[in-house]
Amino acid sequence: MHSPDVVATKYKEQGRRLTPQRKLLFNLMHNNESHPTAEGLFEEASKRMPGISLRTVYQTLEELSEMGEIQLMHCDGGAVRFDPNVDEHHHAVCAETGELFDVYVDNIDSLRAQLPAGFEVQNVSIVFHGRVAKSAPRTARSARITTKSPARQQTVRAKSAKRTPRRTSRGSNT
Amino acid sequence: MHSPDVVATKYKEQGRRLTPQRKLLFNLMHNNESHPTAEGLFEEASKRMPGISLRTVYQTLEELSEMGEIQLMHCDGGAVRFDPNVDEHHHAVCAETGELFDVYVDNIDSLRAQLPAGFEVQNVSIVFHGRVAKSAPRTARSARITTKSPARQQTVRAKSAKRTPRRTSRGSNT
DNA sequence: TGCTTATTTGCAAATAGTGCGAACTACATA
DNA sequence: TATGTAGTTCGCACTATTTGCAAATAAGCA
Repeated sequence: MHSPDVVATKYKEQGRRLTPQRKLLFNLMHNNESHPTAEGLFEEASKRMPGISLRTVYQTLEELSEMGEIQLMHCDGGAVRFDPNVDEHHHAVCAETGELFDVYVDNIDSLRAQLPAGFEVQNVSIVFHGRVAKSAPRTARSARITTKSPARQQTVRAKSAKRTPRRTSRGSNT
Repeated sequence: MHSPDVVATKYKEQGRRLTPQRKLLFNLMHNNESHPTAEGLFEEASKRMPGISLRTVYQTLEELSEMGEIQLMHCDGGAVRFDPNVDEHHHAVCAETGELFDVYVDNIDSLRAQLPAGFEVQNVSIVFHGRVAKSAPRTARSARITTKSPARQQTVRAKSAKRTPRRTSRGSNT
């Protein structure tokens, strides 16, 4: 997602108006790496602007998405999560905390997949399910540490999938 | 998913009862490659057993899932889809029809991903978004045809992701 | 056949979003 | 600065998907 100023300019160019609600939401989403849900963003926004409507949050997120400024993520069947990172990237989900991380994958092109005849791939989305170890077990293995994006990250050769552990209930708030 | 008979035996072993509803659902799910939703399965079931409850369908699907006989798929944010194929596999979604296909990927282990420090991958799920070409353009490219699973399939080196096209509305029925 | 208790069902309720219209306001213009 | 208007916000109703609950029903054993 571009900076709030740039997004504001794009809005004006499209004949849209700059409201305090929109400005706030631009700021809250910019560089936001938490992959918030609409509800979550609404709560954040409400702190700074009591009275802002959840409806407006949904609306603005939809606009930003249409403008290509943010991406939608349907990850675990819960609420949609929004991501201001629109680079080609993928995700890792911590099964314990539900946290969602951006993951860059180098060589998707090398995947060998037996696709249905005539299937034209437009894009691929990869989700790594797992968990964040309390104390990063820095045993040699194949895990090369590579400080690249946001935080310290390690390049690993992904383990093959085992079996999806069921998520039974959904989180709730109130 | 095991055969209806085997599943029935597992049910008995667990002290569960064999009801006509369950038997019907075992049969409808076995070898079902359509990745039905609960609602869809309910409609199919209703044809053979008018009066069966949607609640029972949900319940039985949950049981089967807990027993590891079927898998859940949260794909596009719509209703959950159920898959009796519990092998390690992935999916391809046709953006036009919404159809969902099983996809086997050979070399997931070779992916180079920059995961967050300390992230332990438990499994990886890959979804190929695209569409089924009307007339399979069998141009040479890298697409090697490999008749392997269900239908004729081609092994391709997946194209890298472009940008996720937004799905605006949901399908509806009634 | 009768009993016990697992199941099925129907209905209410929770969650996640969307459609709609009335009230409000950004902002171009006079 | 005052004013008009069309874009926005917001509340509410409503849809879709799924789950909780309790009464009615029915497997399957004795």
